[in-house]
Amino acid sequence: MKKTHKRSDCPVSRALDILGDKWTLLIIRDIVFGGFRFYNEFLNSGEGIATNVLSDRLKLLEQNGFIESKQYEKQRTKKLYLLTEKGIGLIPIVVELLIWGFDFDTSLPIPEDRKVIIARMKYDKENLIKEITESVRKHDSKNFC
Amino acid sequence: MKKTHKRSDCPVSRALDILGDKWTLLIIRDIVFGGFRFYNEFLNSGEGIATNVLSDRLKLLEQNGFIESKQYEKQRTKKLYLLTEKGIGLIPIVVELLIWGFDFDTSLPIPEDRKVIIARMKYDKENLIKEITESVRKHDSKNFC
DNA sequence: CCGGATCCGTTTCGATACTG
DNA sequence: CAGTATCGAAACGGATCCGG
Repeated sequence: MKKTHKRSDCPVSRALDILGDKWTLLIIRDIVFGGFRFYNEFLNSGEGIATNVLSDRLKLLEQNGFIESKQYEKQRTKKLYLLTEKGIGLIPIVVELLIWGFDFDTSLPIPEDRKVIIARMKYDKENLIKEITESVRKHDSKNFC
Repeated sequence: MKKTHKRSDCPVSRALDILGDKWTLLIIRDIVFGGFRFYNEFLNSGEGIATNVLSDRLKLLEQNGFIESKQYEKQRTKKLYLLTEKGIGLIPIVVELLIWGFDFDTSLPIPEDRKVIIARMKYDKENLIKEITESVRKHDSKNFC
């Protein structure tokens, strides 16, 4: 499913072995900032991920302890995907990616309704991360993005 | 050289189109925290990157404005690879990756000589990032890692 | 319907050997 | 020293199928 490649002992290397692809961090972002919890939500996030790739990544994230999956009580055919504490630890990385993107990818205008949250990312980062983290822990995402 | 895949307009998506692989952010890390500037240094960083992959990634990083290459005056057969301002903007992301790695990859002991810098990453992050950034701008890397 | 699994043609990656 | 060339392996993406 994933390539096995000899790696240095640096934690960053090993982290990138799992996170270092085009999809994995987008899934994390969608959980954190989109409040996504279902397979279908990720699939229709607008990124155009294929079903098999999504399936792969969710499995890989679960195997590596970033997310956990549960039956959805209200609809037994559905599964909930939730961040673990390990996965919640990725929130600062995602926030930095977002900040970087809005700072350096100036080819697109920033939607009005995002400007507030982007400003907070930059000028009140620590508190924002705490808020988001608490929100994700309680599974009552406020759809920050 | 790189796959072209339809992407959403989100800056994070587009950033991950370039940064989202196992090698690119390691190269950035090596520039920032290792003070690396030459092809050979990246090649022998201990990560085991292949020559063509390194070549590809350096080219890609340059094409996308993250690094620039210059002739090395003291040895004309050598090339210097330096971060641009856009690349310097990635430093917070790399720092967060490092922090995450040391927090959540507990399978390896943290070397004594890194504990100080890791502590600073967590408790004096903003100032540390400023110091590193200035250091990288002046090309007198202090080998923070 | 929902969450995948499987197959398959195409693209990309990467290890090694080789070159200017 | 700094890369190319080659070529098999892996990953991708789309379509389709399947079990609940």
